[in-house]
Parts: sequence; structure tokens; C-alpha cells
Amino acid sequence: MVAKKDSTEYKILEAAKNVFVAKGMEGARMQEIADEAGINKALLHYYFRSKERLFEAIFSEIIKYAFPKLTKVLHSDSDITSKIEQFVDAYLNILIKHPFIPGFVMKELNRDPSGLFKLVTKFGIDPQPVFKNIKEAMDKGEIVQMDPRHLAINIISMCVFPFAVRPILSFVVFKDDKQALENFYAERAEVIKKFVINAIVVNNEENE
Amino acid sequence: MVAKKDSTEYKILEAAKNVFVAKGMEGARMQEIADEAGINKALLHYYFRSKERLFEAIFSEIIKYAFPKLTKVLHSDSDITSKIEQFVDAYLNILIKHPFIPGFVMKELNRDPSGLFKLVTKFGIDPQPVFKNIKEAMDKGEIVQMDPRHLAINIISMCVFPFAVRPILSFVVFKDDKQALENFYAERAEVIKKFVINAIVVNNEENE
DNA sequence: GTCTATATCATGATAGAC
DNA sequence: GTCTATCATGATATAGAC
Repeated sequence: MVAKKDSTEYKILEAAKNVFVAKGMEGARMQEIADEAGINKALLHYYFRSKERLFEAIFSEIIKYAFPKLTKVLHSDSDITSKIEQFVDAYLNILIKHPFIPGFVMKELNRDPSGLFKLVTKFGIDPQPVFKNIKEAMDKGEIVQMDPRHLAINIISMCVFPFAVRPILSFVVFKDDKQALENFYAERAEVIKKFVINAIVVNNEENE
Repeated sequence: MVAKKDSTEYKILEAAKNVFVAKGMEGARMQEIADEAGINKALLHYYFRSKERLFEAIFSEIIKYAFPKLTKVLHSDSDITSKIEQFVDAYLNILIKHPFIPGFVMKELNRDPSGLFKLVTKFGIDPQPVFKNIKEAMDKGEIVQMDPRHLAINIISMCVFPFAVRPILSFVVFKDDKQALENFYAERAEVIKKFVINAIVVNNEENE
């Protein structure tokens, strides 16, 4: 299943990942991938029949990597607040290790989402149980009442978005100070956890 | 400055906006823009020397439209909480009217951010006064202490991100039920305002 | 499996008639 | 200003030798 290191196939996959992530499907050039892999164009087509196939292989690999780590947390039986905290930690952990994935996914999502849809279906991704889980915690009074979908989207937005807009964030807010940007990302997990918990904690003081 | 309606130039700009926003710079085809405008390719080059020039004209127009509406709110002299509420309202208002802009900007941002940087510089966009403004409110005890940059990013993330991932949100969460998705977007402003205010309100009960 | 050489095609851009 | 016809380039993809 997984190509061995040092094999040509492995080298192609690594090269393709770099180029596709940097340039996207339409921006990537087969010549560039071949150069990066140290082989010629013809070999790309020998191993992967077309550019599209190669692209799908890369995309699929990225999802396969990140997805299980997150579902594992979501299916634990912790209480809702610590589950949220664990989710944010796990998510930010992935994002800091692979900061260019959100930009890549975002670009392809808005170019042609059908490939992503296929993967979603293939992996049987279904957020409904998560929403139900959140709703139960609300009904038990553990956190404030709100639409679970909005809560989930709020959390995911705060995790992913700063990575998806990395270039503009770096330029506008941090004046290209890379270290400051990395520090900022490193702080995100704690900030988001605190922010979310504050927002959803049940407060008996104010009954609107 | 602005092209008159019914003029060829205007038709080109409208067509180009549609195609560029839908397909992005690299995905868009000059032929498709010409077809959409009801003219031929040669005329595109007569009015705008190159594809790149045409693209810049469109991109610039989009920023010019949205940016002033937001800065106006930010420079008002309301107190911080109502300023945040006004900002969220104004932002969501723009996004609901032009739901495909975030996906477009996100794609181009991750393809070649230099164009955006130029616009940022040209418009003199600088978030520092906003951060300072937030910090002052914190020091006055109006809201809890936190890094203003994180607070700003949190708010913007929750506003924009759901639009940037519209296709996957529509498919995964709403099973392609367009009406449900529109309702969801319509609820966002109220949800975000409440969420943020809850998160940053000063709570004397719990002193951690 | 790997290479060189080439086929095939689509695109952005231009020349020149009207 | 608008059109038709065409160029030049660069892309994916394939054929065939080794």
C-alpha cells in the first residue's frame, strides 16, 4: 500500500506533495514535479496515469493522515469541555506540523470540491453524532444552549482560519516577522480553549 | 473611472468577475470570459492588455468594495462591545451578499499573495490602531484581558471561515439543502455576537 | 523501469482586414 | 472598435529504444 522509501514511486509522491501543496492542482506543472523527484516527465505517467490521478493520491494521503487523529478524540467518553479542549489541542498540533495544508485544501475546495466530497463519502465522515453529543451536554446543563452546528463551526473556524490566511496574516499583522508568527500560532491552542470555555460556560449570574 | 453600463468594457468586467470568482486566476479562461461577455478574445486584449491586468482590475474592485465598509465601523467612537457587534453585523452583511468572495480570495491568497500585498499597501491598511483600541478597553476593564490580535483573529475567523468552506459545509453538514445553509448563514451574526460577548465579558464570579 | 523524442492539444496573445 | 485567422508557447500524454 505505502510506497517504500528510496523507490521511484516514493520519490514521486514526495515531490508531487511539495509541488501540489505549494502550487495547487492547476498551478503545479508535471515538469516541476519530475525535476523535484529527479526523474523525467514520462516516468510520472508510467507510475500514475495522469496528473489527476497523481493529485488524488496526494490529496487522499493528506486526509488519511489528519482525519483519524481527530475522530479518535471526538469518540472518547470525556465530558464535553475536556473533549473540546482535547480536540483543539489535537487539531492545532496537526496544523502547526503541517501549516500549509489548510491553504491547499481551501484552494482545491473552491476549485473543484467533488474530489473532497468523494473522500468524505469514502471515509464515512458524518458530523451528526458529534452534534448530538454536544446537544446532550447542553441539555444536561453542562454548557449553555446554542445550535451545536454553530458551536462546532466556531471552534473549527478559530483553529483553521489563521493557517488558511497565513500569508496575509504574516504580512499585515506581523510584518513578515516569522518568529512572531510562529509564537502566535503556538499560543493559539491555549487562547482558543480559554475563549471557547468562557463563551459556553453556564453563568447563573445573568439570566437574559 | 468606472465603466458605463452597456459599454463593452463594462460587459467585460462583469463577465470577468463572474469567471474569475468562480474559477480563480489560473482556472479562468479568456475564451470563457469572452463568451460570457458576448464578444471575442481579441477584444479582451484590446481593452486589457493581458489576462493578468484584467485579473488585477477585478481583484482591486472587490477589495475597494468591502474594505471601506469595515473601516468605517472600526473608526467609530462606540464602546468596544458595540463596536464589535457593529463590525460583525457589517461583515456578515457583506459576506451574505457576496458569499463567493472568501473562497476566491482564499484561493488567490494561497496561489500568489503578492497582488494582495500590493493592495494592502496601497490602501494603507494597518491593524495596529485597532489592536490598540481593543487594548485600551481591556485596560479600562470593559472586557477581559487577552492578546488583542488573538481576539481580532477569533472574530474574523468565525465570520469568514464558514463562507470560505461553503462547498464542504453544504455537503457535509447540510446534505446539499441550500435553504438550510442560507438559514445557517443568516443566523451567524447573532450567534457570533453572543458567543464573543460571552467570551470576553468580565466575570467577577470566577477569579482563576 | 527508465530514458529520448515526439504527438497532440489548449491557451494567451497578436496581426491585420474592415 | 470589432472581427477572423494565426502564432508561439507550454502543457499533458504517448511511442518506442534501451
